[in-house]
Amino acid sequence: MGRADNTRRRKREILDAALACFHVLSYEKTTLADISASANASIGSIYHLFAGKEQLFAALYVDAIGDAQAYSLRALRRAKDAEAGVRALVRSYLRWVSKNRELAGYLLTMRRAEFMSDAEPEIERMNAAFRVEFKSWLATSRADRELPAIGTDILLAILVGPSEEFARRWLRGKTTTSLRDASDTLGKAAWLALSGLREAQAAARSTAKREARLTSRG
Amino acid sequence: MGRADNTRRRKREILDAALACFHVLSYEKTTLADISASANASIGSIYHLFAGKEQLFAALYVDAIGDAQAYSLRALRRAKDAEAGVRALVRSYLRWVSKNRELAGYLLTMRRAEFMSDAEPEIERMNAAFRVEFKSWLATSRADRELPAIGTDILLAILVGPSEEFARRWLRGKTTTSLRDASDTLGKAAWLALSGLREAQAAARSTAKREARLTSRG
Amino acid sequence: MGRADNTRRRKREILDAALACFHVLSYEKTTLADISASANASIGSIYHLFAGKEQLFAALYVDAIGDAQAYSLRALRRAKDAEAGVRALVRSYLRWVSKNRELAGYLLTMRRAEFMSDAEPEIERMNAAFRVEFKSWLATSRADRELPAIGTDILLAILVGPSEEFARRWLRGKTTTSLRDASDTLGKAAWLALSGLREAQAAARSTAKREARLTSRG
Amino acid sequence: MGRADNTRRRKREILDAALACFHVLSYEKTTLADISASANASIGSIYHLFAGKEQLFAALYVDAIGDAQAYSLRALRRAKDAEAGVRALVRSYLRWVSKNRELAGYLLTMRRAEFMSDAEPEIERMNAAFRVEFKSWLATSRADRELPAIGTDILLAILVGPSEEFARRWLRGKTTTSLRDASDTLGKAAWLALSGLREAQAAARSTAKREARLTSRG
DNA sequence: GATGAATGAGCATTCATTCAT
DNA sequence: CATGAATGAATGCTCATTCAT
Repeated sequence: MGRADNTRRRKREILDAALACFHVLSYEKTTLADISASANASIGSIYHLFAGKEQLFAALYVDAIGDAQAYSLRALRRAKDAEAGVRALVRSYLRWVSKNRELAGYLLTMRRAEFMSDAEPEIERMNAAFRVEFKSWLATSRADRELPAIGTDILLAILVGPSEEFARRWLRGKTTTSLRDASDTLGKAAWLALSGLREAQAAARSTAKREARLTSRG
Repeated sequence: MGRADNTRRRKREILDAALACFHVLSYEKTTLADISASANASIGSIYHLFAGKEQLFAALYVDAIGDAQAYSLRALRRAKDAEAGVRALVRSYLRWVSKNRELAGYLLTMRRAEFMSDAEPEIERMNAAFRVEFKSWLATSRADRELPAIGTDILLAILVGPSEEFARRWLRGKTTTSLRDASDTLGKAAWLALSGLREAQAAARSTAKREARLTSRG
Repeated sequence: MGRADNTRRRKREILDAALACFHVLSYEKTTLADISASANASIGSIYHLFAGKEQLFAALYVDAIGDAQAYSLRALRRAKDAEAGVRALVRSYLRWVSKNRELAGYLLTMRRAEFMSDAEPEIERMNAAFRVEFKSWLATSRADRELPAIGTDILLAILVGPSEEFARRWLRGKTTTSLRDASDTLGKAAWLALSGLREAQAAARSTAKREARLTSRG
Repeated sequence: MGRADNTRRRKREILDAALACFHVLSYEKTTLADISASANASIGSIYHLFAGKEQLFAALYVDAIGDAQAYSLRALRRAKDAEAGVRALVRSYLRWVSKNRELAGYLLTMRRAEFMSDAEPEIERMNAAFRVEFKSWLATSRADRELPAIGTDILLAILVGPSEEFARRWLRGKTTTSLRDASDTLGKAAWLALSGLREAQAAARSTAKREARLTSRG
């Protein structure tokens, strides 16, 4: 009810229309007239709710990120250990992609386009919040003990890199493997990579200790 | 000689100028006037050498892909077994990125932008050629026996997904790990994932055989 | 009381806000939203009280003219002879300008802007009324006998032209002479011009008569 | 011949078209499409030669001022004494107005419209140059000795104020006196005002001297 | 009466592309 | 071949005005 809800609904409709237009036309070729027609909202109305074309698409981007993150976090929280968490992240990401094809395509194509600098702070905030939740899960599930000691940048690359790459191809219809199978394999692969790295670190550590002992003896 | 070389040099200058403009302005905000000024070439002469703005940027894309692929293949050919090959691919990709920052940024940002449809056949041809070389290496080095039986789509996702993801962040200055360390870790990780998948498949196969034997006996 | 006064007050507030906006933004760049914000009145309520943007600014113009005229007439009525009247007009105009800078600037800038055609009849009526008052003063004070026989257009040009020119510069801060000194000098100058013209006419007339006599004699 | 002349001619045509449009439509209601149509030049072409609508009209303003000043200076230089100079200025201004009605109307309406701030330096330079020429004439013709010691702001107000005021009315068809008669009368009036002021100053000075003598004696 | 969200015609401006020189 | 002035369609955006609440 009320003004605010109306506004929110209106914004949603416009964002949805913008996404649909993007899907067929790409960002540059989408005109405000296209969106206006597709959203059944006058151009003026769009400008009433968004500051301009760039800001409208930035809002869509922020929205998409938020949705994908929330989806992943829900899956992650149900996982009881590191392996389950890693697999849950991969699986939930690909499931979200399959449920939100257009949005996923948008996210993968527009990765921080130049003009999103206005929204950059907002995006950073969301990523920071995600990382906080992620680390909190690591701590409570004791998963951190099962993962290698590597930078978050590397960790994330191993976790999401393959899924994104696969999603990109899948969205373009350039895959032969089913999303389900890919989900299993990529989940397994990510876990193999991370657990393997951890074991290698452990082995290196014990070797170092033994050598240290030998050295101190000698 | 003469004429043709001149043309080639001119094209290079224009492509370089376009890349430089793209780096600061992004595709949409780069105008032909910008490129013209930056390349010290009149607008007319740009049209002499390229069919239009889109085609110019498509040519730049094709160029970039070719360069990156050639770089990777050179590294791959020196590898004697699967593990060396996997690591070489990861390492050479990241090395190419660090040597060609602007080009790498362009490639990662423009991944088949809508307007590249004209160049799509050319790109497909290059990818096909790359795959042929890759498979030829697999066969001659007998590496295929050490890799799991999975679709090329999955294989590539595991091989290049993490590197690309890391490269993207690195180019934006959002990484803490050095490119060298990342190169090692991501190479190791890719190998762990792939060799692990293969072992799992082997284990599954022998289990299946044993069960089959038991079943046939009983 | 009540309703009507409220309306009048509201109108005043809006006109004042419009003037303030004009002062900083100029007519074209002032939007109704600006006025609405500055007057603490909703856009709808502005449309309740004025027919539109042009009419609002026309009303402001009419208002300003009326105020300036009334101010001048009050000064004029106290003058006992032609010289006093001329000086009073000049002095009172410049005094009004200094007391109503923004309004004066508006009047001098918008001198019958194209869109004021709606208000033209009203303005003509006011000017006619002013002329009636002026002539009535001329008659009762016998000032007409001390002024030259020239068209009202010329008379007014000599009377107000210099003051307006000076006011324009003064409002732009491009004067060195003080308004007070300018007021004295310009008043004196106007009187010198008008009385001089009258004397010249008188001289010409008597010369003409003498010549006529000589001619008729001859 | 050549490029430059072509450009100059083109600019002239566009400025003329802009003036014609302004005359019928006023500044705000003139669109670039109007000018484009009226000048037989494409919109792009206009933007090639002028930075934008505001700059185009500012250029027209600068042009008009230059033309009017040159016209006045030519007349002034032929004058042999102060009175001739004063009359020449008034007469030449009104003659210029009658020969350049549209341009004169533009000048009188747009007096430093808000957006001309870009051209302000140029305008100041022209005015300064005019004043230099004016003073040089004053000195060589010894006219300065016949004029009162008053600020330039006042002097100019008396000189041009009435003519401008009359021109304004004349251009609107609101005058009864002919431009020729007005020219004579206003020239005479300006001279009467200025010479009268000078005499008054001389009288005041000699009175002051006499009093000073009497005081020093007493 | 008051409000301000919605409207959409209208406009300045941009820029890829062409073509006369 | 090279040039860059000319083109004009295309588009983001503004803002006076309306009208449902």
